[in-house]
Amino acid sequence: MDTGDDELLDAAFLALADPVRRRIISRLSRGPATVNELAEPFAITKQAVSKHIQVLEQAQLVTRTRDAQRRPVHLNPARLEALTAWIDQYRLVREGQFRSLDAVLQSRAAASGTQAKDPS
Amino acid sequence: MDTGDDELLDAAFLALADPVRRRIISRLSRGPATVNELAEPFAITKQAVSKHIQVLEQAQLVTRTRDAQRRPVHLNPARLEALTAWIDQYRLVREGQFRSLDAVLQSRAAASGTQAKDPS
DNA sequence: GCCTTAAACAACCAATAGGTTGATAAAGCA
DNA sequence: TGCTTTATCAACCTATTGGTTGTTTAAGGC
Repeated sequence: MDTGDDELLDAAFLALADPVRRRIISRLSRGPATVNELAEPFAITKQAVSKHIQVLEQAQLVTRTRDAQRRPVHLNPARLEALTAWIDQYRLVREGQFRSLDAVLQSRAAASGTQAKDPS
Repeated sequence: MDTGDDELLDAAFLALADPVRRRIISRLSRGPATVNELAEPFAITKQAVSKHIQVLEQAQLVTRTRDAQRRPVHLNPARLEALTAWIDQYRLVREGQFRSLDAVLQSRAAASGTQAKDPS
């Protein structure tokens, strides 16, 4: 019953476990940006920022498009939702003191359009 | 304006970036358990599981209590909420296509009782 | 064509994460 | 007291992260 998106959860949570990457997410929530723009506020090299973006991209939290020699990075909100969906399973179970897990998952799926899957 | 809970977010997201630790969270959502009980379904040593629990404890996602020679581990749902709060900031901003960030944070704070803080 | 800019690729390095085995501590039970 | 159970501590090994510098590719501007 376990799905193969374990690695995607791994990658997504790992991607957010770094303040630089979280600030990149924060910046991208206000619109797309290039690597140079994203690197500017940090005291690390652009190569390092580029690697951070690769990590975010691998987790599918961001996507890169091509615009001439620019390569703007865009946020992918759908993946962020997948994370809250995972967390909320357990959070809601505790809050509701054992009202059915199925009910919780189904209400979440209905609200967000996300597939209700088996937790890992 | 930046708060010092950056490390707590680091620790919490890192803690969830591992399938073993996510399964431990899943198990604990059904009630407290000892290290031995938690280790049973895994093909790794108890020492390794103990280390995983240390990681979760450092992130304040779980707490340990003392009960004779047992040391039951309990879930701490409040910390899970802090993670969804962080993610939802940016998720909601995108969905609302730039309705005020302040409004979003305040509505979240009102709904969950969480303090509306400056994102890192 | 040549130069500049944007960004990726490659090799390398130090620090840490996840795992192991072995020893130790603390609490109950005989 | 001595034995068993529960769980941690300590040392060690290997793979991976996060960072660096240096080189290369790709697209425009002149």
